[in-house]
Order: sequence, then structure tokens, then C-alpha cells
Amino acid sequence: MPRRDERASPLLALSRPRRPARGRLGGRAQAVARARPHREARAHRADGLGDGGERDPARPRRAAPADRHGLRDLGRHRRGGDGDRGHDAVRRARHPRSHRRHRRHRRRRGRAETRLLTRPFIDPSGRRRYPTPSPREPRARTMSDTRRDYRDTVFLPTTTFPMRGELPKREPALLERWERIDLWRRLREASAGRPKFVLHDGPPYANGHIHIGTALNKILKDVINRAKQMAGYDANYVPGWDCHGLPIEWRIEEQYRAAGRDKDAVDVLAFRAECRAYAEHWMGVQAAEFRRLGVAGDWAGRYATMDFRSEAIIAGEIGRFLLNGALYRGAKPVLWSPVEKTALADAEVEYHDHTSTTVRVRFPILSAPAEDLREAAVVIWTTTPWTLPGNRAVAYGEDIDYALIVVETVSEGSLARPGEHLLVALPLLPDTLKEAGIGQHVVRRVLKGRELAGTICAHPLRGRGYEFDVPLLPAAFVTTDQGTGFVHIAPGHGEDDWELGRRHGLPVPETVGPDGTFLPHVAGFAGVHVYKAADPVCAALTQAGTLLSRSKLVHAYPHSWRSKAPLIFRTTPQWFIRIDGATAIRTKALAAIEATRFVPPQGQNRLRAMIASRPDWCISRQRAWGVPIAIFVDRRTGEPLRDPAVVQRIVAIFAQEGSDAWWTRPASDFLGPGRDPADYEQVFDIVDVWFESGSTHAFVLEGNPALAWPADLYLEGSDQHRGWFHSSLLEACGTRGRAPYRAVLTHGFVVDEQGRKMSKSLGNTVSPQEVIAEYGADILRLWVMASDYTEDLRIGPEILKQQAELYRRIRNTLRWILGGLDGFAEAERVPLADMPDLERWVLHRLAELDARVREAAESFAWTGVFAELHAFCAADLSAFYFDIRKDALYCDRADSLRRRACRTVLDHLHRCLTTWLAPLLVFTAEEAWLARFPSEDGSVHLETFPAIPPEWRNETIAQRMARIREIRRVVTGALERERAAGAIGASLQAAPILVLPAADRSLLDADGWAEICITSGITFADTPPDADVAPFTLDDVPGVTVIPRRAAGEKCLRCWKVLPEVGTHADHPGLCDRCHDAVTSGVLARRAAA
RNA sequence: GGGCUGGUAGCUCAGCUGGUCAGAGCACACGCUUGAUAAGCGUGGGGUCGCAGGUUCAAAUCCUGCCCGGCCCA
Repeated sequence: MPRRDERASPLLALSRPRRPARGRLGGRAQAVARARPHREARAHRADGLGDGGERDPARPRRAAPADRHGLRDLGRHRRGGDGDRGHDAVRRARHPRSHRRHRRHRRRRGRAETRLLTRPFIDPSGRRRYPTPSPREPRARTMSDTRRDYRDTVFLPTTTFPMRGELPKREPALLERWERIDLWRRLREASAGRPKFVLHDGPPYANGHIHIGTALNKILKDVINRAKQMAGYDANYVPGWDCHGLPIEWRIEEQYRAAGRDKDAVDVLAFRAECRAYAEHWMGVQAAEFRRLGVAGDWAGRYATMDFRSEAIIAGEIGRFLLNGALYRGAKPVLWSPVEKTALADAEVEYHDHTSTTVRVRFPILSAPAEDLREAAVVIWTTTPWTLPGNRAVAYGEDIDYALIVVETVSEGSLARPGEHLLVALPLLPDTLKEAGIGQHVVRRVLKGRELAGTICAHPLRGRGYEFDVPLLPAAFVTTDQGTGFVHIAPGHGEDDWELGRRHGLPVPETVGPDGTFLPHVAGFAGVHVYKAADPVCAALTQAGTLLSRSKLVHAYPHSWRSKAPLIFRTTPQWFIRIDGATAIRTKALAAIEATRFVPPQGQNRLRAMIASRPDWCISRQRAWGVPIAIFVDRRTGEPLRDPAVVQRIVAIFAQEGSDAWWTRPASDFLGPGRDPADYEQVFDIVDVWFESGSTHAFVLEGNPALAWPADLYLEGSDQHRGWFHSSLLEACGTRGRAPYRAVLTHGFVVDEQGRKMSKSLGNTVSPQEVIAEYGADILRLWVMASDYTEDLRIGPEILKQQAELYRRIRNTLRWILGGLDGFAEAERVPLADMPDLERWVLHRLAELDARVREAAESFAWTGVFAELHAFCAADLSAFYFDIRKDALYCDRADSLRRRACRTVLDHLHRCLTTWLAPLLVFTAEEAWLARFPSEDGSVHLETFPAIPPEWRNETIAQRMARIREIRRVVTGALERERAAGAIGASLQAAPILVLPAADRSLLDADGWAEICITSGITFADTPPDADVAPFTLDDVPGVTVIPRRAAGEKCLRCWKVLPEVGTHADHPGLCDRCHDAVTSGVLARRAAA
């Protein structure tokens, strides 16, 4: 999309230093060599072009004294005679930046010479073009000492704030400082009495080092907390840890195995003590890692689910469910690992491909409403033949079409029998016929599932110990995706099965023991392991004549995340919290979701859908490391003992001794006087860890004067819809009738640069420790804030490099501000009304950004804020405001209004940028703050966001400035063309003619335009004058024309503007009027005055 | 397989409820500066807005299907 009215002057083509042919010398270089033999010969050599000899790479290398850059050694990197490129490649590898600079220097030298050889000329249109003198004076004069004389009279930026962050080195020192000045305590004191903001920490698991996802989570929390704090809240933050649970237990067991000890022989209390020590250790490690990220919080007052007080309150929360009737004991199939001999939590299950034996089995119909069904058999399909001993029903879909067929012919080896009548879902008939090897057949009729109501079948192993009736039951979960349209129901081995059985009062046979083998009472299969049951079961079915077909299927199947072994559904007695019923937890939870703010809003749907469809909450685990479900069951009634006094006793003892007391003390201590322990069964199941973390609001927030209940915000990864958000909601709704949070923020997951999930096997992981060591924590924080964290976040080497670049710009902006503020005194300050428009525009921008930052602090929606701050630093400040104001800041008298206004604005910029950046770049902001306000115990983190006066907003100036910058683009474009043509170098060598539409003529005066465009002058014209130079326009800025002109006069040795008056001051012949005044005024640069 | 969600320049992101947007910053290329200098300024080249259909006078923006990715569930 070329916008330029004129692409390039012919000079451009001639002088552009395009890379020469890969030969020894390009045409340009040859021409130069002819003109300046001696000098070029040297340059030639320095470019590494002179030595074409290859070196033996194996030979030890040593720079010869004559080879002052050591370039000779680099010769070995050359390829195909292109020594130039080989040289560059090496430099680039060593230091990318110096590479670029080095090359530029070489080019310029060559180009200046070229120009001598190519002027004058006539352009293709026949017009004579610039018979311009060389823009650069001969080298001898530029080295003049007079120039240096005035350098000391210029206010150059002075600051202790280094250009390079060296964050890995500097950050730890700042952490120490914050520690030393007791920053956290002072923050709390300073914000006492302010409105509270409570972000309640979701506890990470105290196991292993933190990873990039944990880092993201904590950084986000920290930014939000700090921003709230600086926006005027009391944002206390108490981090916490999740300590109980299987993974730690597993690690301890591993240690036992490694030591050759039998864990079953170890006393449960000793085992728990080791788990406790393990968790304690990792809490310490993770705390240190979180703090290194710059996360501020009450680390000394952290919470842990294994604290005695926490354990006591968790037991008390279970007591609440006990007392309000929601807790009940049921027998429900849970995912069970025969290897670990335990039920697994949902989160402990992973799905992998697994090859299962599939069977189609006849269930002969005993009785049915329709006559023609009575001689038929229902065909079921299952991938778990071992569940057939537990079968007690068959489910059908009421709206499914079923075909009643008569088999006529069968293929060889088929288990089907000609003449038999089978019932199969119509859509699945072809599949079944094929699998069963049925050839000819007749569809006797097609009936709807609901016509099957009341049908009773025989168990396929009838006559072998399975004499009970098997009813056909309707169920919505039956589909015609796969199978036969009939689902065999084993209430002890499936969730749907169990639910259906419950509704129809089916028995729940227990057929499989903890180790995965059939129990002794299971006819025909006692002692057989279910993984090896396919053959015996099929054999029995075959004998019974009920097996119709057998096959294999690869499908996703649940496995243990620890042992990777396949799991089974197994019925065990478990404790549940009723979701519906008298406590109406589901209803309350759904209402609570509506009353909660979700960021992003999609989270609301997700949580709602899950709560709406979830079954009762199974909270018992048959493990050791956790809080016991500390209740008693009355042996006579089988009912749990619901006695508030007992619950209180348990809570009181746990608070003192921890939940170990459940094992160490006799039951009578809990039951109290008046109850005979012999009448009660003590429950030693432990509680689901999700129940524990779901109770953090109870033991961290409730009744804590430093915090508040409910929390303002819960903030976790989007997986916690099923986890912490979910369990906390159920727990609080069941006990307190509302959500423990007012708002929920979810962030996405960290994926690699291609958007794929991180995994050790893919080798695409990024660890926070590595990032900190290489770039620093501020870069990691910057990465978080530059990403859209409501979705997945990508990270990798390239992305981190980019973040480091963004950081560099921010840092240099701060550095320049600090440099410009050197020695700033309150007396210099200029009121808004006296400021030039340019300054007022910057303040307007600050007002806009202030609104943006405060908005983000309020809404937690930070995406884009950092990008805007960065764009402000890069585009508005560095490329525009700073570039323009360098002249005034460096060269004006110290008392000039313009300079003072600029410094006043720099002061505001410093205050705003350091405080706005403080929640994000906690280290750098502090460094920039202290560079300005050195202090023993000061900190930017003790500040609040500056109050921005409303009058800073000025839409009029904003609009005007937008137009000015548009027009400025035409000028810079014109200058660029001239620069490319070799007509000018620095923009101060130009003083173009500007033709503006009438509407724009009042924007600025000529000096104003020169200032904005950084030229030595601007003249206006009503129409483009008939010049020998082509006018310059931009298509997207119609009506604005620029006619380039070189500035007339001499270059002022102090401010480098080219002005006609230079040379008129006898005492300083090299100075312009302004600089003469400055130098002779006595209010010179601070350095000179001091 | 189901639910939710995403796929805009090499990268990070803007583009609200369809018609001056195909944009910004970074990176890259080229040039300038050498008094922000392991910095700074300017100019420029990059995208058939995942793919394929459809609705419409008009789609990055609406619908359908597909492909790819993520979280959760089975």
C-alpha cells in the first residue's frame, strides 16, 4: 500500500548502500578504492576483506599484534569468500547490538565518498536535482575542539539509574531492602482503616518446586492486590498451602519402598508425621520462590490446611454437615485403584487408551407385556465383562427403536443360532449382525423402547448361581452411538448404574474386593482378578449359551495418575454430602453463582453447568494423610451420631493437638461422659482434600479481623471451576447459605510458543527459576501483564526476548525522565495555566492513562493496560515529546518557562509511571523511585496512585495535537526522502516550507512547527511555490504539502540548529542568539553554575 | 465422545452489537543521529483476519461444517 507520492529520488538508487555482490568488492567499494587508495585500503582490511586465507580450525588461534581487532581470527567463519558476512555473523553471535552499529559506521563512510563521485546529475524528468554540498563537513572540522567547549554548558541527563537493569542481580537486593525496612508491616499499618480488599489465596499443593503456572497465578494475584492497595484499599494478602492428600502420601511411601520398609507395618501416626514434615519443607521452598517473584504478602502469617487450627475447623465443618443432615453414609461405586487399594478423587484420574474385551450377551426374556417378546433375548453390549456377575438390571431408551429379529442363517464360528429371536436397537442392528456373524434374518417388528416396560429377563448365568430376575428399566443415558441399545446395569460398578439402581430399589451387590479380585461369595469367579476375568466370564457365558459375540475395543479408560494402572468402579461404603434435599445446596449454589461476578464472564456458565449436573459429593477417602471424618456411627441404628457437644469436643481437642488426636486418644475423650464407646463405631476415613480447601474460607477468613468474609475475590486457573471454586461454593452454601466470594477471576493455562501444552516429554517447558536467572522476575511479571490472561498464555524463548525488549523501552524512558529531572527544585514548578500546549497534552494523556489504570484496578481487567503504558512511553514520550523537548531541556536557560514546564511534567511523569508500574514491575518501579527520592526506608510501594487534577483533561488540546502529529508525519516523510537522497542528515539541517489547509493554519506558528518537527525552521506558504524540488505529500493527509529546504546559516555549536544569526556574536561567534544568552546569562547548566 | 473456550502480520495484543481499519507496539529491513549511546529518531516491507460453504447490497465481525489448540468431563 504505497502512500508516497514519490517513491524515491534517483539519488536514492545510486546511494543506497545495498549489499554488494558477494564478490570481493562491490562496484561502490571499487569506485571508492580508486578515489582514496590509502584510506580505503585500511578500511578494506578492517572489514576483514583483505585476508582471504582460510585457517585450520584446529590450529590454536592468537591475535597478531598488527590485527588490532582480532579480525584475522574471524576469517575461519567465512563462507564462499564473503568475509564480510562471516565477520558479521560472529559479531552478532557475540553481541547483536554492536553488530548493527559496527555495520552502520562502515556504510556511512562509503556512502559519503560515493556522493562525491555521483554529483551533479539530471533526474529522469529532466529536472536538475540538488547540487547539494556534502551534508557533513570534512572530518577534520567536525573534530573541532570548539564543539567540546560548549558541551559542558548543556544540561545533559544525569542520573544514577543505570540503563541496564541487571535484574537477576538487583532484584535480590531490593527484596532484602523490603525485608529490612519491614515493608509489609508498614503497608498494613499505613492502610489500617481503609476499605478492605480481600483476595483469598487458593492454596497450592505443598509438593515440589513452583512451576510457570503457579508463578503466573501468584504474580496475577500480586498485581491485583498491589494495585488495589495503591488505589486506596487495605489489601491484606495471606498466602496458604494445601498440605494433605495422596501425592504427598505417595512420596512418603516411595521413600519407604526405597528403604525397603513395608509401609503397612508403619504406625499411622509416624507415617502422618513424615507427611507433615514433607509438606512443611515444601511450603518453605515454595514460599521462598514466591517471594523471589516479588509477591508481597503475609508470609509469616501464612495458612496451611494441616495447621492444628485448620484441621480443627475442617472437622468442625464436617460436623456442620453432620448436624444439618446433609452428611450421609451410602454405598456407591467410586473409581477404585486395585493397585493403590484406594478410591481416587476425580483429579487423581487420567484417561488413557486401553484395550478392553467387549461382549454381546443374551439376556433371555422371562416375561414381557407383549407375547412375541417372550421367546426373545435382549442383547446387551459391554466393555467390562467382569461386571456381569454384578448385573441386576438392563437399561433401555424409551424413545429408541428396537428391532425384534429372527435369525435365519449364521456364518461359520458364529455364536448365534438360526431360529433364535433377538432384540437390538434398530440403528445398531447392522453392526450387531456383523459382529455376531448373522447372515439371513427377518425383522419381525420394530417397537419403541417404552413398550418394553415391565419386561423381566434372566441373568445370562442363570443356573450357575445367578437365579435372580433382571428387570428392564428405562434410562436417559442409553444411546445408540455404540453397542446394542441395551445397557447392562451393575449397581456396584458404575455411576449411572448405581443411580438407576437407587431409583428402582435394586440391591447393590459387592462383588470385588479392595485388591481387585472377586469376593469369595461370587459364584464361579471367587478370587479371580477382574483384569483377568474376561476369559473365565466368557467361558461361563459360552457354557450357559448366552454369549453372542466377543471382540476387542481400544478406548479411553480411567487410570490412576500415580500408578498408571487401569481403575475399576467398585462399591464401598462412603460418606456423602447430599446436594439436594433439606439443605438445598444445589439451589443455593446456583443462586450464589448468579450473585457472583465472573471475570471473564464465561466462567459463570461453566460453573453453573457443573453445579447443575453434579451428583452428591463423596467426601470420604480410605487413606491416612488428612483430616479424619471425625464422627461416630451408632452400632444399633447404623446412623451417625449427631451431637453438637461431641462435635465441639472434637474441634477443641483438634485445635490443641491436631487431628492426630483422633488416633491417639480414646473414643471416650470425644464422646464424653454418658456414652459408651462400645455402642459406637469410630470412623477413620479421611476427608477429601477438596473439602479441606473448600473450607479455607472458614478457617482463614471467617472471624479474622485482618481479613473479611466473604472474600472479594477468588483467583485461580480455569481448571478450578471443577476444583476450588466449586468445592468452596458447595461448602459455603451448605454451611452458610452463600458463596464465600463476591467475584471469581480465572486465568488460562500456560502453553508453549506453538500453543501446545507444556510437557517434559515435549521438552517445551519453561521454568520460572530459569526465567528469573536469565531475565529477572520483573520480566516474568511483565510477560503476565502483557498477555491476555483470561485465555491461555504462550511463553517460550522468543516471547521472553520480546518481553525483555519491551522492558528495555520502559526502563530507558524512566532513565531519561530521571536524567532530565536532575536537580529539580520545587521553585521551578510551573502551574498548568502557564504551560505550553505540548506539556498540557502530556498531562492530558496522563489523565487518560490514570483512568485506565484505576479502571483495571477496579475490574481486574488488566489486559492491554501494560501495552498502553508501553505505547505511551514509546510513541508519545520517547518518539515525540522527549525528542522534541530535548532541545529545550538541554539548551534553554535554567529559568526558561519552557524548560521549567517540561521539568514539571517530567516530575508528574515520574510519579505517575513509577506508581502505575509499581504493582507490575515491582523491582524496577522501586529502583526508579529511589533513584529520585533516595531514602533509608522509603518505597514506592508505600505510595498510592497520584490524584490527577480533573483539569488535566483537555480534549481540545488532544484533538489539536492529533492533527499536529498527522501533519508532522508529512514533514518527517519529506525529510526522510531528502535524507535518502543525501540532501540532509539530521533534521536540524532542514527548514522546509509548509503548505497547510486554511483550517490548520492556526494550529501553531512557524517556531512552533519547527520545534515540533525538530527542524531549524519552518516557513509557511499559501500554495506550493514553483520550486526546483518536488513537493512532498502523503495520501492519507490530504491538503498538506511540504517543500524541503535546507536551513540557511551556520550550525550553532551548542544547540546544533542551523540559524542565520550564528556568527553575529563577537564573544561567541559559534552560537545562536538563544545559546549566547544562555551561556552569558549566568544561569547556565547546573554543573557550570555549581 | 460431551461441555466451555480460542485460532487477526514473525511475536504480544486492538478491532463493541456486520458497511473508512485490516490496526498498534515489538521484531525485521533501510537510513539518520552520536549531547538518552550495549541508547535515541525516521521510513519501509509483512496478514486472502484457521479452512470451506452460507446469509447479506456488504463479513475479520452473523450461521453451518471442518481443521488445529486449551481447560474440564466421560
